[in-house]
Amino acid sequence: MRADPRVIRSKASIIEACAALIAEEGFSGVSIEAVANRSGAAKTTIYRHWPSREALLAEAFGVCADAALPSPDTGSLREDLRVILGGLTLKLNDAGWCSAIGSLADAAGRDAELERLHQATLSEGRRPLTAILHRAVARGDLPAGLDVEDAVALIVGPLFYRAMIARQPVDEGFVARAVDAALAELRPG
Amino acid sequence: MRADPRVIRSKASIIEACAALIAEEGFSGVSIEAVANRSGAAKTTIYRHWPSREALLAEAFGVCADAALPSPDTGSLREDLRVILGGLTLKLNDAGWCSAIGSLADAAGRDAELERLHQATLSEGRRPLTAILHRAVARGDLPAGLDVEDAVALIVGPLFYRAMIARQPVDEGFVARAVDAALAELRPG
DNA sequence: GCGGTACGATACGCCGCCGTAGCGAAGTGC
DNA sequence: GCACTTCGCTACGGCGGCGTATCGTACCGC
Repeated sequence: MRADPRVIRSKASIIEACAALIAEEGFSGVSIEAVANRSGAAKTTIYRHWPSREALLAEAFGVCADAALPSPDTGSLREDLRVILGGLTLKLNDAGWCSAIGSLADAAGRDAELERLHQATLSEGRRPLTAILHRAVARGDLPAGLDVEDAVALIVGPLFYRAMIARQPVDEGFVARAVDAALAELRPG
Repeated sequence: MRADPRVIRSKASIIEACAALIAEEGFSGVSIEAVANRSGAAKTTIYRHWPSREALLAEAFGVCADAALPSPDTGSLREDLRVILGGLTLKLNDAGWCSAIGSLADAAGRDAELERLHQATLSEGRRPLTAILHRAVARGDLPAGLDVEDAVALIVGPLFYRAMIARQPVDEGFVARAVDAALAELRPG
């Protein structure tokens, strides 16, 4: 029944349990004891694999706060935006994802190491959107002088605000409005 | 030297200390012990005035997370937006304010009582903006069918995202861009 | 100066979590 | 079947926070 030892069989269950706890209790609400109970692993085993609570949390964070978004390249800025914001909406409507990202954003203000992790996660998540904006500029769909970083904030800000600050569900109508708004505000005239 | 007893002289210092701790450590990082140490009051005294940690935090929260924004009525939508978002920017660039709001937003996902407090704070803060939007609609500056709640998210979302999610300072240029974007996206055509 | 009140100080038992140590069980390769 | 590794279990001392109980004290109005 037991899996093959000599191979580390506890790590996966520990990370899985830790990720679930981050999603439920938030980044700063996770204790090693709770991870041990939930995973079935002994506390000793956790300390064998990770030097500290922070190291474990950082590794588990990637599981429940996966920042990967679709990377469309349809040739149409509107369509690209629709796809990418649709992907973001799926994550924003996932309470666990919001809890993980939100609690890390909060904790990042008080810990330089967490701030690095948080920024890395965010910039990873921004990449597909900056890519389609750069392509749109290259195509002439958007003005040449566009500040892409500002544009990203203008585009995704409303969605993040709705889900993580106002804490309301993000429905399709709002996403459509956000796409329209993005196009209206980024295009000249 | 001491102030007049028979009058409660400890409450103010306790609330002040608690508010400072919320700003520094976040909503869920405040212990009664820490409040006692910081305020100079005895733990006993705190429990005499508040039945629970939550009650104290809720009361102190208002001090460091004051949601009041300017309520301009200049007759010009652009100018009203400029004033109100300028006021919001001041708060968003205050690390203590962001810590208080952000940590409560995070904690609200796991506690119904905190969710109520958070929503109350937010709707209080939204009021001046919804007011100017309604006035703009009445003037004909904005289309009659405007969904004001959605519009609020579209307008303030980018600023909240910048400050509390991306955790970058909100400069004047970005605010100006947000005002332009809001006008471009809300106006027909 | 006598009750009454607001308060500080100390101490209590309880709990959850920390990080570590020591042990035995189970399965591996050789 | 022996050496080795992974792992679970139990127990440890220490810490910080919880909420309460018991004092002593300073200051008020009367």
